[in-house]
Amino acid sequence: MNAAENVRVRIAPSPTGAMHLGLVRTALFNWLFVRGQGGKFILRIDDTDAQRNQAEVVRPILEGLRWLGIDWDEGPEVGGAYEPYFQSERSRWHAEAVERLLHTGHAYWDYATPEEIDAERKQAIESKQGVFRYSRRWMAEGPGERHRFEAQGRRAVVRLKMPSAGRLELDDIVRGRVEFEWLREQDHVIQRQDGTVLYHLASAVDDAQMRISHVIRAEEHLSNTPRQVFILQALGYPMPRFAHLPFVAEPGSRNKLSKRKLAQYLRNRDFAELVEHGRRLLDRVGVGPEEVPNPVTVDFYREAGFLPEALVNYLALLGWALDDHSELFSREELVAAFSLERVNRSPASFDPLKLMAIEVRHMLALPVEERVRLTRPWLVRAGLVLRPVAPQVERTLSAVVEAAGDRIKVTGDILDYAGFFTSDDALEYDRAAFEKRLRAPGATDLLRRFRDRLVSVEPFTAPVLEDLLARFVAEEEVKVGAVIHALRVALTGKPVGFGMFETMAILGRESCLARIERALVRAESTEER
RNA sequence: GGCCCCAUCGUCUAGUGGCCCAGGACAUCACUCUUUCAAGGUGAAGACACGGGUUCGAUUCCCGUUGGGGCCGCCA
Repeated sequence: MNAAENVRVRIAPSPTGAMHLGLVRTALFNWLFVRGQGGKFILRIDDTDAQRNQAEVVRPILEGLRWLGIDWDEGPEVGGAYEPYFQSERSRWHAEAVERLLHTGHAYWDYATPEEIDAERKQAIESKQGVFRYSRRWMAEGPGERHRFEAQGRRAVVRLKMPSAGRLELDDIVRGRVEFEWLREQDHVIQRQDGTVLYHLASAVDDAQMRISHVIRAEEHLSNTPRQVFILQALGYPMPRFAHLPFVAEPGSRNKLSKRKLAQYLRNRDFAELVEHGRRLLDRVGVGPEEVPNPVTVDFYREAGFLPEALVNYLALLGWALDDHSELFSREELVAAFSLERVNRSPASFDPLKLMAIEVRHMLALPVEERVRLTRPWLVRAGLVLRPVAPQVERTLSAVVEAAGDRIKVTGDILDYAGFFTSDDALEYDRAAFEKRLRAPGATDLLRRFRDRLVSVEPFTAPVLEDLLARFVAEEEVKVGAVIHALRVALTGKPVGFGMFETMAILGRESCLARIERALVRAESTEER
């Protein structure tokens, strides 16, 4: 076995619903690091016994990771040499660790009640020192004492017996040297009265037993590291390397991004726009506002039609940079370029605009067939296209995707061109645009005369049509704008869109004539006014 | 309150003592192109939080201040 195979990293999410973007970023950095090293990426679920129905509860996380292309070598559904990968199933090892800690004097039974502890804590915090250190007043040193306390009806928790002198010096890969005074660390509880263990104990033990070599996690855990180091040392386990990542912060601030503060983020214009964009698209395929996933979770981006490689690329740039100019990376390029040493120390806020910019670049880098494959389901879901998709419709879709270019940012944006897939007599018009362009003085007469030329022009292709219009406006002595705007509204129902001649060619002569005719009739009728 | 972390344009960042009166990207603005909306092209505006040191010389090193964040649970 070579050194690379000893590189083992993990993410250990607790299954609490959808997958938060911060978790995604942590997972990504772990994955990028280990794929570059040739080591193993482990997915462990830090669930608790209270959570039932394992498979159901981890589904959002598994789906999120899979969608992003972040694969795991060991963990749920794939197994591995260090099973089980659900923390709740590892309690016998946790109990065994607590036993050893007790036996070696690194932990003790404590019979204080929660109220007594609270009182001490409160007093300590109000005092000048400001540091809470449990008095160990109800610490039971031997069996005799335990019996005595238990006779009083007290029940014990197990606490860590933290050192009272010296310091811990940690060489964090991203933060450099960090020092802690042991004196400031508390006698944390590692086992509850009911015998179940707490997260820090379980996590440290699981990491050690799973041979985790690098603990790469969010900065919030930096302050928790001393107690885990203590547990590891006391148990005689080798020390992993630590790398504490900066937070993914809220749009426009340095606060940690949180699932619960969505309402507040919606006050950020850019973020609100991003969310609105997704909601609008989902609404058109029958997904109500209540069913739209939280945009602080990965589900939103998947549902709204973002490209996973774009999200990955963007998130990689949040807290990491290769140099002063590289921004666009494929997954493979990221793996090759990534290093923990180049991870930033300061929090990076989530910028919806930049995400969108990266998204567009990735979208444009895709071949047309691929974009067709990704956009097609939206048309089907919206009921605009029937399965199996007819060859004629397929050709239209391909042409629309091609012509729309960077206007299709997320896959759902194909719905902006729904007009190409509706029947000629079902086209909906933008009311304001219709008024402005088709009810302008002389607009219908001009459009009708141009329509007449369309009947016989051959072939019905963009260059020929462009030439036709050029000659037409010259003869009529009007500007191009006088007819083209009315034409656009008549053909697409909208004031904006891609090239007019491509639009006409894609629709074909028959549709163009029918749509113009329909628009003319409507424009000249009075009832619509 | 204690401890820990952080601090370059609005945002993401490059920068490890002189190449920087600070470079790139997104966003913004102007001009240009143009049948609309984008895109493209050209250009503009925009930052080293502050105060002390160290040094011939600090964005870069040290100290302090300020500001921001995190942790201090019988949560994970």
